[in-house]
Amino acid sequence: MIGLQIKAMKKQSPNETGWRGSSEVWLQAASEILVESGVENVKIATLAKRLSLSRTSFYWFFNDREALLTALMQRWKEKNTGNIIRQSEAYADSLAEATLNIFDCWLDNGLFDDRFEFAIRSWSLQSNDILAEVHSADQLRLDALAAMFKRYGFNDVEADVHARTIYLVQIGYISMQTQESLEVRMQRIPEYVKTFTGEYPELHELARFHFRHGYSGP
Amino acid sequence: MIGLQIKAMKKQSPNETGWRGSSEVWLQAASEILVESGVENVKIATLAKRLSLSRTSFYWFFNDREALLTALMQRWKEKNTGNIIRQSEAYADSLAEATLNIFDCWLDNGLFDDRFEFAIRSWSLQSNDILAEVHSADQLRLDALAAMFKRYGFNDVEADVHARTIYLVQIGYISMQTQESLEVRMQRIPEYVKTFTGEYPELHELARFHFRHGYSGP
DNA sequence: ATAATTATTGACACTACTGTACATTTATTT
DNA sequence: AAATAAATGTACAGTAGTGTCAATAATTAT
Repeated sequence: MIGLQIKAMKKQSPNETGWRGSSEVWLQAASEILVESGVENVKIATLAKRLSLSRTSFYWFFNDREALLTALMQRWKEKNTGNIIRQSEAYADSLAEATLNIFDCWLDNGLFDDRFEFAIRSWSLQSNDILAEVHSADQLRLDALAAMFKRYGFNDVEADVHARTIYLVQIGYISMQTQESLEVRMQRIPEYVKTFTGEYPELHELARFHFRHGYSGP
Repeated sequence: MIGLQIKAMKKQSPNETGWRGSSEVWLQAASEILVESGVENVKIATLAKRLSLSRTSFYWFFNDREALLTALMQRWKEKNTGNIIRQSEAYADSLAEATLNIFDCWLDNGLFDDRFEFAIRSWSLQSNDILAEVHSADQLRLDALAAMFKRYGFNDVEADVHARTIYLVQIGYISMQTQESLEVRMQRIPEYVKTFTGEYPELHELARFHFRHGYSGP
C-alpha cells in the first residue's frame, strides 16, 4: 500500500527522485512563463511561487538567471527547427502532399510549438545573441523548404519564393497569436495548398491529412 | 547674430519653444528605444540619458511611465493600419497592380514602419491590452485586403486565404527582422505577385513600381 | 524689468528584483 | 540508524528601477 503511494507520487513529479525541485521543474516553469508573458517575466521569485519552492532553492540547480535562460533557448533549438526539416524530407507522392506534410507542423504542437516560437522571437528584440539564433534557425528552415520545392521541379527563384511564402505565412500566423478551432483552420487548407503550390490536394491526400489530425469534418 | 543663433536652435529641436524637453521629445526617444530593444527597455532613466535631461523632468510631461506607453501605442495605431487600408483601396488596372500597391507599404517606411510593428507585437505578449489592439488591427487589415481580392472576382474563401497570404507573409518577414537590400527584395517581387494572385505583373506595372521606389535595376 | 509661467533638478523614499552565506531539513546510501 | 548528499529556507546585501517633493532656473508675458 505504501509502495503504491510512493509509485504514484513518483509518476506525478517529473523527477525520479523524492525531491521536490530539480532543474527540469524549474525549466518547465520558466518555459511556461516565457510562453505566457515573455522573458522579462521569467523571474525567479515568480517561478518559486508557482512551484511552491523557496526562491533561493533555484540557485542549487542553476548558477544564475542567465543559465536558466540559456537552457530555455537550448530547448527551443532542439524542438522547433528539427521537426520542420524532418517534415520537409518526409515521403510524398506529390507537391501537394509534401506541403501537407509541412502543415503537420502547424497543426501538431508536438512537432512545432508556436507559442514558444513567438516568445523566442519577441525575446530576440532584446538580445543580439537570441537574434543570431533566430536568424540561423530561419535560414535552416528556409533552405530545407526550398530544397523540397526544387525536388518538384521549381527553379531557384521560384523555390525561394515558395519556401518563403509557406514559411512566412506560418510565422505571420504565430505573430498574430490567433486561437482558431481546428475546423476553421481545416477549411482553409485546400486553398492554401493551391496558393502555395498551384495545385489543389487530391481528395485522398486531404483525407489522410484530416485523419492524422483527428478531424472528421466535411 | 544672436537672433540667428536662436533661430538655428529652434529649428534643431522639435519644440517651437526654447525649452529642451517636451512630451514629443520624450515620446520620440521612447519610440526609438522601443523599436531598438523592446518595451521593457523603455526606462525613464535611459531616455533621460539619451536626451541629456534629468530623469525626473519626465514627470512634468507625463503622469507616469504608463502614460508614455499609452501614447506610444496611440502613435502606432495612427500610422500603420491606416496606410494599409488606403493602399488596398488605391486605383489599379489589374489585380497584379493592386498587389503592387500593397507592396508599397512593405518598401516605404513612411507608409508602414516594420520595426515599430514588430516591437508592438512583441509587447503584446506581455499585455492583454496591447494584444487586443493588435488583434483589432489585424482584423481591419485583413478585411481590407480580402475586400480587394473580392473586387477582382475571388469568392469568400479564396479572398480570405489570399488576403491572409499576402498579409501574413509580410508579418512573417517583420518577425524575421531581416535586413535585405532593395535589389534582393525587388528580384522576388514578380514571383510573389504570381504566387499571391496567379498572374505575373505586366512589364509596365513593374516599371511603375520600380520607379516609385527609386529602383533602377533590370 | 519684473512677474508669472513653464521647465528642470537633486535628494529622498519605496519597491522589486538578483544573488550570497549559512544553518536546517529531508532523502538516500551504507 | 548513522553518515552523507541533496535540497531548502531565512536573513542579509546590493542594484536598478519608479515616483514625490521642494527648491531653483529658464522662458515668456506684461
